[in-house]
Amino acid sequence: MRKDLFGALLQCEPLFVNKEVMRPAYTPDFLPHRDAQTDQLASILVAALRGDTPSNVFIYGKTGTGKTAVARYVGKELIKKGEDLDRRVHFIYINCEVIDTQYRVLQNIANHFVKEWKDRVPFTGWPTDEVYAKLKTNIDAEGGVTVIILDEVDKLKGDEVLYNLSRINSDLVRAKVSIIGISNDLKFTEFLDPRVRSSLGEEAMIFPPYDADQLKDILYQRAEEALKPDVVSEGVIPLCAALAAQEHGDARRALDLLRVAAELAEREGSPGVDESFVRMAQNKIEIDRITEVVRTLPTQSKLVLLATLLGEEHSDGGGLTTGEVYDIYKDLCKASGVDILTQRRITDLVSELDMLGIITARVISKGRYGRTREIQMSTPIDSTKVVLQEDELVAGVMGVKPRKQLRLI
DNA sequence: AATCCACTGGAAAATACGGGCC
DNA sequence: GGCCCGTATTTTCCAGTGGATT
Repeated sequence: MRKDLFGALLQCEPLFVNKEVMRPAYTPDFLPHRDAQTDQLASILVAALRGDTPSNVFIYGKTGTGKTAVARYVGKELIKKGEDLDRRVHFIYINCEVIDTQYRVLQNIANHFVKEWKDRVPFTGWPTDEVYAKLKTNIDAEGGVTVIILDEVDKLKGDEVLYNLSRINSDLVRAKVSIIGISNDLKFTEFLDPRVRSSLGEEAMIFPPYDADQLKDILYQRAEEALKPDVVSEGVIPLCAALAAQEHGDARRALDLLRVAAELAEREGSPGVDESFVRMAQNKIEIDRITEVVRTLPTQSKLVLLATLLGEEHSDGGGLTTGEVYDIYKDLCKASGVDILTQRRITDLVSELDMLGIITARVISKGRYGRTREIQMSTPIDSTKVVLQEDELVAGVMGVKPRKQLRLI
């Protein structure tokens, strides 16, 4: 019987002062290398402080380029200034990945202005147009200018909300609304209704990825706030920055690396973070990602993945062709009693897995012997296997040996 | 230069799924 | 429970395709 389970763990010297600072949700007060974007957005939104309607803005940029941080920061400052000047300025942030239906978006905005519980719009039960009407009366009763940020707009199901929100101003008497859409998909607007596109895209901003030096600055700044002084060795931050810069300059990625590295160091009771922990962190993040992706894969895709995995294990290196994977897949299906999908469909599943980065599939031509894809695992076989094992059905056929096909090559 | 393999990937048709309604 | 309708997935069909081989 261990008496002091947590005691020993608490004895370890913590490396963090404030872990929150390293989390993706944190909005810092200072955004290095984003002055231009901050200024631009602010210059669009000042209109709100003068009581005018600011233009709607569309913000593009890859993940981890500071879109959300800049928008939230400018919003925070806007409210602050609004209070100083005694102007009614509201700022609503909605992440459309979490709140992804028309009803819930409207409900959220409507409830932002409600103080009493009894006046709130319920989660369900109201017709959507009634929520919209309620939203309008609420906003109008409050007056002033409301800035609504829709983060990850591309995740929104259907574009009705966007259409409704973009023309809400014409239905309002006292209040004004402006919308900021944030997306990491540059082609997102192409699929939108032209009317929505033109009204939403009055102003467009593009956030370029950070380069390694800029990432370094960001990391130094955050590390200073989040970690105890002098716990990070010299090369650690440049290494994190360099690794993240390879992955299209994603700041979130860089911060994750540093945070996980520090967490690992802390857990091991190490007095500081050195480069080996960064390597470990990179490994851990990669495995966590694969685990997450593989776990949520549909059964058929798991079988295709397993087929590739087994094929690779039993072949003498080199890539497998689509035909070979399909043969193994068919055996697996028979062994587990799952319907066999057509080869055409498997082609698509293979490209899906390729997109997710679990396998690599490239089209090659074997000349006379046809054109096919060369399929390879791009993840460590063992850890992938462990995750696949979690699925009972898949685990059942794990031991199936791929029949050696008589193929003359 | 012509052939021809073993697929790819587009398109249409068929089927399955889900939610609203009576 | 049954019906309808719109959407999503899967199958069927088929016209390419790159390049080693002839």
